[in-house]
Amino acid sequence: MKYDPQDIEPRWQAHWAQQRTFAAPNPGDDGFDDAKPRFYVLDMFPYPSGVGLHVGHPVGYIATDIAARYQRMRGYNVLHPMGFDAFGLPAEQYAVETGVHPRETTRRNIDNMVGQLKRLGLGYDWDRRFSTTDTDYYKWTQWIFLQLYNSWFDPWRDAARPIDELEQLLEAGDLDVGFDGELIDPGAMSGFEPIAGNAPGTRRWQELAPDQQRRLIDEYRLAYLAEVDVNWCPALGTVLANEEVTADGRSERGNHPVHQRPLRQWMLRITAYAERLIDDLDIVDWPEPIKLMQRNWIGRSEGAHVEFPLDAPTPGDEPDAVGVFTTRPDTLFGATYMVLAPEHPLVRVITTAVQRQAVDRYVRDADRRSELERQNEARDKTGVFTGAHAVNPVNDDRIPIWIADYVMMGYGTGAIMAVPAHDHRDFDFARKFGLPIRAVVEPTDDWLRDHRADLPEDAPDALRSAYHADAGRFDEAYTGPGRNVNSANDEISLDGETTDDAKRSITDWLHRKGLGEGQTQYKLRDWLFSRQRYWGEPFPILHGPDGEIVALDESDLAVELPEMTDFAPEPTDDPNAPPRPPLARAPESWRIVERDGVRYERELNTMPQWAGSCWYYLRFCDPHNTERFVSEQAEQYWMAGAMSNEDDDHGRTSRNWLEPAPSGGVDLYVGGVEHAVLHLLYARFWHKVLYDLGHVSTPEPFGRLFNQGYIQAYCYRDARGIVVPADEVVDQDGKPAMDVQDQPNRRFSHNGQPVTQEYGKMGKSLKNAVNPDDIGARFGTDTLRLYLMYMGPLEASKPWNTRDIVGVHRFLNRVWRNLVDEDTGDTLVTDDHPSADLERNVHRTIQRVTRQMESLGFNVAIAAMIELNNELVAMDRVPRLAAETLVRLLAPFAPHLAEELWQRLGHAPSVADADWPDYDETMLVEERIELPVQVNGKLRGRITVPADADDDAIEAAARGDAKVADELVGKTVRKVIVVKGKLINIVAQ
RNA sequence: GCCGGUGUGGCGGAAUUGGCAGACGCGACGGAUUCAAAAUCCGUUGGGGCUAAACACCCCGUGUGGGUUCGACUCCCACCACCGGCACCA
Repeated sequence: MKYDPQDIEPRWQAHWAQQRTFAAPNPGDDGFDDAKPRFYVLDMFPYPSGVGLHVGHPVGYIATDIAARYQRMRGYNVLHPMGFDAFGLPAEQYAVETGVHPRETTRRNIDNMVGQLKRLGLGYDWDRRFSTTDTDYYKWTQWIFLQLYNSWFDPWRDAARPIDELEQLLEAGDLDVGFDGELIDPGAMSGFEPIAGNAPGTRRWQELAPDQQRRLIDEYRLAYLAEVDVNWCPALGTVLANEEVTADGRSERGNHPVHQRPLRQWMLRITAYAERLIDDLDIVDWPEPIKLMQRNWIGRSEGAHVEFPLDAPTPGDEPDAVGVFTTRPDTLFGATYMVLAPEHPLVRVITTAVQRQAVDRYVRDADRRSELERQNEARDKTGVFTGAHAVNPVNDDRIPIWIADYVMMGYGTGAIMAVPAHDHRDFDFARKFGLPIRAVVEPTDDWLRDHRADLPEDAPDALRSAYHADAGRFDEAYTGPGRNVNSANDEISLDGETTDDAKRSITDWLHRKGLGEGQTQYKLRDWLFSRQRYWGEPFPILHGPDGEIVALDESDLAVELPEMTDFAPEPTDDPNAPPRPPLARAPESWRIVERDGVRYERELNTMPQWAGSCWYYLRFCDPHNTERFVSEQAEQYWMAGAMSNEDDDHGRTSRNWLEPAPSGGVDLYVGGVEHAVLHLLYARFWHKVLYDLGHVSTPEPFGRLFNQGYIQAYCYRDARGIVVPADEVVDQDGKPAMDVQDQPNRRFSHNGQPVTQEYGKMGKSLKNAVNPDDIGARFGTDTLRLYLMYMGPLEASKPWNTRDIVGVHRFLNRVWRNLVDEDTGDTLVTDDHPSADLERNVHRTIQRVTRQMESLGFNVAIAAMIELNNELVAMDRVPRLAAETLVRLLAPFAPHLAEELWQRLGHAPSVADADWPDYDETMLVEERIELPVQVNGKLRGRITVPADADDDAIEAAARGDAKVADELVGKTVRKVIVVKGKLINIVAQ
């Protein structure tokens, strides 16, 4: 009776399925135990691709499975579900090529993938499985869209509210409307000083025409239609995400030209949440690098808005000042020119007749190049003078206004004040066009010396006066902090102030003078939410004959995708023709909705793939609910986290990933880093809206996040640089390359042709994917699981080495042979009491493994189990304590083998329900311990002393050691350091 | 360019967070078992020196160079290499 995973594994998988071992009851369900603590552990659910999984994919799934099984054994109610994010391009592309409906492809791929996941022995609650493409699911995705559409963001409360309440506030006069459409709280008007150039004043809601009222309301919705610049690919007939456009402005698929064009698209007002999305990163327990990536992506900058009056009058309603945002208001006295983005609306207003031709040409050129192109071009500065001037409000200097494409319309006001002395970009530009460079911040002496260019002086004072006279003689801009100089007018002087103080002083002054005010800017843009695709969620929106937008009622949901056979996007050669999404060809019975005799057309775009993944973690709490997207009870139960107000973990060096999340939300969310700023940001945004509207109970969706590393693998290229299949490569002895990769002096070949070895992420494109089913067939799934966890730390990327698998396979074999007689099949267990040494080791192993579980240090936990098992090898019969402990420790990692042994040890299934073993602290102490002895920090000997020996006794024992005594001959002992239980160090001269 | 991460034997990695560097596994070498092989079991395995050999002993060693400390893979400073993110964001 040898260890035979091919027999054991399918049997226990069938057992778990029949017994519904991993089904998690909700509060109120049969079998629900309210006394237990709860834990929600979740994987980033996959897109069900046609090629199936390779061994890199399930690393995270196996890790969460181990965590979930461990938590169950520790007595938690564990929610551990799996589903599929199945809308998206690949199924649609496949449909275009083959005519097979995406629904069919998706169903097939999901079935295939579920089979693979089950063969990995993953203990999911499969009763909760769904796909984002299920009508029952996307009905609620549409419902959440309606929540967004029917809400506005109240800046005073810093939260979303129902849109009706905005109308009520305006109706009641609690809010007025500014001339730019901004909302104004009349109660807060006192002390308001209008910024120069803006027409002050407000209008009452009642003064607006009904049409104006409707448009105003629409402008405040969290989901809104707007004309935005998109990447439009005429040949493919669709907009593309930035990620789908290559650096040279062509489509990744098909290499067709792509250009920017304005299109009316659905947008989501994620920018309203910029501040909360940054601030609340402080309450979640995520890896710092991921938090940082989100912070950088959202891009908060503190600074000031400053108005620069134009020096010549402008016609009609046109503004007579240029507003800029700056993070360095302290350098305002050094602003020697201004730059507008080429698209800035003021350009056509202020350009003088003399400059018009040059400006027009520049604007046209800039327009033709996509934003992407502009960003990727060499940083050589270009620009044109408009002929117009503005006035620097602090010193009344008349400064020229240029246009240049290094200023982006999409950030701030699309215009900047240029301070060439203290900004690299402005410095380059000023140098190139001969604009003045005025120093207003004092650099350090070192900086002056390092950047003096060809100045002969080297005395600090001489350099300093040269810098004050003309900062352009130095070789770059000084962008660091320092004390201000040259910064005074009749009313205010910043001279001598530090950068931080100067920022505050000048901002106060600007505010008092009505010239500007402190401002916070974000890089984050609103989220473009329309796609010209078939395989996505339809919008619950109708368009009326006069262009009015009608949102459907909840009772109209779901808006199902119409049956179609042709999913191809419509190519168009006319860059100005409006795109016709595939749904434009849907049957009229779907497309047209008649209400009260009026013909409405459905919105023909669909939602982007991210929509479904923005809330799936909520649906898992209550996946079959037909009344709500999730019941309040289920949501409050599973998403509660620890919700403690306990102190943060300052000073804690290693975290416990398996405690309920302090902020609430999913307790442990595991996935790759690639979603750091996309899915993870979008989902947080949706969650916060649902939170504001009272639909969920926690401010954050994912309390704890863990990023697992990638599996890498060698790949091979032939002489032409073409990748060849890695499993066909052999070395000079004809051995498969995969078995000898790291042995020195190997030469590899493919079909007799020499190939070179490289290293990269495992996947289809490098032809180095390893199928988990193949490894399972050779070694068993338990071995594969164990190997993937044993390779190294979970968060690290690490190389796949087929050769190494035998190590853990031998371990499992040895466990089997230690406990089962291979001839008779009897268990080799004795009820005799274990030796004191073995007993202590059992307890020590429990301690080591348990500690490693908390830090997800599975590789080290496995090493501890191997050590314990190695001790059992020499025994004829293993004491029951050791056997049962080992089996239970192993259960989360190699669940099939553990189930089999647990049963053979005389227990009823399932070991998944067994208790995690406890260890006894008192069992861990040894009577005598060995201590290393150092002399002057170098190891010179070892002593064995009673564990409770005091410092003097230890020192005496150390001096008694022959080698130590030798070392000390002729030396005077200066100091003796005894570290309890660790070592003793004697300092002598 | 800016930001972040990682550097430990032939390979994957460990080190109770400032206390015996290299746990555990792979590979390699030697041996046992076997007609033989596979499988299994036992032993050795960071580099160098000394030694006929073993034991013992000595020196060096965690990317590089400095520093703090009785003591540094761990802390500080400077640098190098690789990986990742952002990239004219004012």
